[in-house]
Amino acid sequence: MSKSKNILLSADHAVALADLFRLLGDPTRLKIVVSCLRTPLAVSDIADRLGLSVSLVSHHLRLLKGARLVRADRHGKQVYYKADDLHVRRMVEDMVNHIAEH
Amino acid sequence: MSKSKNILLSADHAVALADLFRLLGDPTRLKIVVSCLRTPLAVSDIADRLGLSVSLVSHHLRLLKGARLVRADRHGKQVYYKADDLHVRRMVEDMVNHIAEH
DNA sequence: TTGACATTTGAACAACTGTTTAAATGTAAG
DNA sequence: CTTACATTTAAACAGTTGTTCAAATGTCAA
Repeated sequence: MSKSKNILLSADHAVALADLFRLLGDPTRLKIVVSCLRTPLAVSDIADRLGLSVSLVSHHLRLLKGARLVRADRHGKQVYYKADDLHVRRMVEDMVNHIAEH
Repeated sequence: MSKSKNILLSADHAVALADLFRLLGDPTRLKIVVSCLRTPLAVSDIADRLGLSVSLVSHHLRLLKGARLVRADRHGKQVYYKADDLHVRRMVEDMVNHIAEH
């Protein structure tokens, strides 16, 4: 399934994939995704950890949720966000580790 | 080396990684990278295949080269570009395959 | 209901980005 | 040196994007 001789990228796929990349292409948004990669975190927790305004974090989370990169779960007043599925988690982790290895 | 309990992303790493993602986050640029993923291609060949102007392709290639995502090799009048290293190739192929699997 | 806390939303603005057009540079052959 | 072809570069423009601030919505407890 990953041994095709020629990688072809239809126009739709190119746009869809680029959308994913573009969302992870902002440092703030990338940090937000990474921060809730393993553990679900409330919006204000993410904001505190990263030193960002709650509003800004919420704005970014909306975009990430729209692309199904993160998932929201409400518990009382707080909304917990976490990386949507195993695949997203592995993909981002792989890239982070790659950068870390220099 | 990839089993750390907590994924931490320093500010520098976040920016560096986001730079990579952002470059792949444009559909045109992504198609350019994919088109020379396996076989080195001349600028005008890429432009022809993708139906883009040579100038536009050259602009994007400059950015991609700056981030070491592609490498340039001159043969006479033509400059051949290809994905820089195995890692870039695998990373993009993985993502492309992921999208293809829906 | 009121009040306090958490999150979302909208408008506005500066900064950035992809694309086009035209001109310049590089390269090899006649 | 010219000529022709391939690529690069620069300036300029429209469209997009990240951020801030203020207001609105949602949620629960008293």
